[in-house]
Amino acid sequence: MSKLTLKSVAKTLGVSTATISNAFNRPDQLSVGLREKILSACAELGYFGPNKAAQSLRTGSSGIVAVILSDSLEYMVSDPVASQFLQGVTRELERHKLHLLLFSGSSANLEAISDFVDGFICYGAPRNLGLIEQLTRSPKRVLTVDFDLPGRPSVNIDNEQAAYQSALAVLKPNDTVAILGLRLIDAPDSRPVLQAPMWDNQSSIAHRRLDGYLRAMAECRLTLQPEYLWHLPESNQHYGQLAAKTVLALEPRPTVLLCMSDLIALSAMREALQQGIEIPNQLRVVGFDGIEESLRYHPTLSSVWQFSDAKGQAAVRAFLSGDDSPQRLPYELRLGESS
Amino acid sequence: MSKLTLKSVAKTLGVSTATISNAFNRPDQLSVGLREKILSACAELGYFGPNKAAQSLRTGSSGIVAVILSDSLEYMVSDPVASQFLQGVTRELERHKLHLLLFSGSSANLEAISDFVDGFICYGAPRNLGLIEQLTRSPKRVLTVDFDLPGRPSVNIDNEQAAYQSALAVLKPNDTVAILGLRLIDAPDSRPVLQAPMWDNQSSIAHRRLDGYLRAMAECRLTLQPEYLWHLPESNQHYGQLAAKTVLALEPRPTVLLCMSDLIALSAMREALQQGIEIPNQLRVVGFDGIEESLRYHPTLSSVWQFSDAKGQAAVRAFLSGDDSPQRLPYELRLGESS
DNA sequence: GCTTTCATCTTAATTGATTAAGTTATATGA
DNA sequence: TCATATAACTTAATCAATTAAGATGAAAGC
Repeated sequence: MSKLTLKSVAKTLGVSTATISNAFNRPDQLSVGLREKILSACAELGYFGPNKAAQSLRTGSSGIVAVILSDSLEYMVSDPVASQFLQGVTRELERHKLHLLLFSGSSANLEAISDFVDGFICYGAPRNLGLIEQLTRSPKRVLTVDFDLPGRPSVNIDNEQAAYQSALAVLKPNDTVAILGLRLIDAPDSRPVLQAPMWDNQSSIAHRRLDGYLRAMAECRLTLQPEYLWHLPESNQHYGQLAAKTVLALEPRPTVLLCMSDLIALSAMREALQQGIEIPNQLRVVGFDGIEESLRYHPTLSSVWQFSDAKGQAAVRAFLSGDDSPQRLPYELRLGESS
Repeated sequence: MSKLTLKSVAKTLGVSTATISNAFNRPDQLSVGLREKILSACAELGYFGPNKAAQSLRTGSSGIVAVILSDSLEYMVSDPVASQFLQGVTRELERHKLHLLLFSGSSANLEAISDFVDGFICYGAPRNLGLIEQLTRSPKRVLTVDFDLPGRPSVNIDNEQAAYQSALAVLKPNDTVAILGLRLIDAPDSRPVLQAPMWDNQSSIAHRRLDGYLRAMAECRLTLQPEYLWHLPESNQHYGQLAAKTVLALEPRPTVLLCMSDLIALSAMREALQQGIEIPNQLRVVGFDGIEESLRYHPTLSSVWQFSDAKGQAAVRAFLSGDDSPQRLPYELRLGESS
């Protein structure tokens, strides 16, 4: 038995290759009877449809969309915000009969798969500089989420404004403010930012949020002492607790914690409560993103809700639309018992 | 600027397409000078090498190997055994300049990517029946790890013998034995197996291990009461503790716990110690797989060590070798303080 | 009855590459 | 010096598909 191709199958069935191709792709181009005969004959032969690689070469599209995750796969699939986003992406791709290719931003072999996919949806600013360069010059469609790339369409919320509003809602005169930031500098550990050079200042959502916090603070005539501005490398329980411990030990103790993720905020609240600090009397906390756990926790967390699932959906739609204008998604400030 | 292809680049440089192709793929086929001139000219033009899709169509290989994970991506990347395996795979693939495509077994669209990859390494028996069928009839090379597929090469340890030895090492006359099994039946929760139909009896490593346990028990003239045989859907802290709680409450209380993973065994030990049960005096525990934490824990865990990293490496080698005979990897029974 | 339309199928150019076989030109050996 | 070997390129067939344009015959319109 020789290899099964459109050509060989067409020959054995005594029709042209075009007819076989149409039987699979364009049912309106041939009679119903012949189509059924061809399809069942193919199934019998063990020919399961046109070769996707050849199809992709000829038509220029493979039906595969790569989603590049800035962090490790592990972090991404375990973080509720990211996994919600992926769910939204998956659902919307399936609706368009497209396929998802998950790609970790840490491995930088974009070139290896670039020619096999229709484009890239890039979630979060990659730390890998080479990757950014590859994405910038890629001839494929590239859509960024939660960061910007020159000349590329993006999907995002107005992080500066959202952070500004969330801070404004929680700040009072004479507050001592601490900020638990996410990836403000390029350091693998949790630490105060101090004079360290900011990382990727232009496009990072973390810096947009910081801008918003600072604007709200300025408006309330509050200043931020360097040791009250913290960098966390990842959004999780571990780093949240670690940073909260140190920050809450500062003198004077913060009366407000502005946190760049809900996971961080929840861990910080847990730590504070364990130390006997009353929320919101002695300490007010506000998070970012909005996850279910924030509603179940006591006290409930004030946060900026992002609707990550919808964001995933919007990302796919913007990717497919061909529209290159940046898309600003709605968000919602939801106040809980923590402020 | 028209599209950059081998042809167009060849034309602008005034050489044949073959020469451009050779410049990128077979340096020995042209003079050093010309090659350098071509390569730098290409870089200048923005042509970064032959199109991979066309290359793949022509040569029949893309340099991409898909690794199919039986479980969810989340579980796989967080489980130490699986992530070690993946590390081994990644390292060995890189050594051969091949690329990894991670694929979750739950989404069953193998066909979408099948024509783009050189083959599949399938880690763990997929629960998805359709996927098994697709893998069986795939014209690509398929290698299975930790389970068997008719007519396909596989990489594995002798689970029956390993389980047998580990049980034998821990069993004493008149023991009351409980087994915390992994995916023995098709149920999403932790529960006694009882009369439920076994899942996928033929190829599952869980059943081979169970066979080994039972053989050792028979040899020690011990019998297993149905409610002492437990099924856990996943290998983690949560289900381990849950199952241990119920099993340790049985009357008579087990004196031996045979656990199908180290994660389960450690959780069970944690639960037992919390209840004030002495290990190994009142309860002996043996695990499976071998993870670092088992050595750090007190008491140290007896277990069958599998060397998952080496297994990943072996999987890639077997995949590339073309050899279709099943490969049995070495394992090591390491006794700790838990038995 | 003759042209037009339409449905149905085929022909052949094309997609972006690889590579065996063929063509030069230069170097080597006797 | 002339045949031969070798290095350096080119030619053209091929991979497995898609699809515009062309061909054929039957039905419809006048």
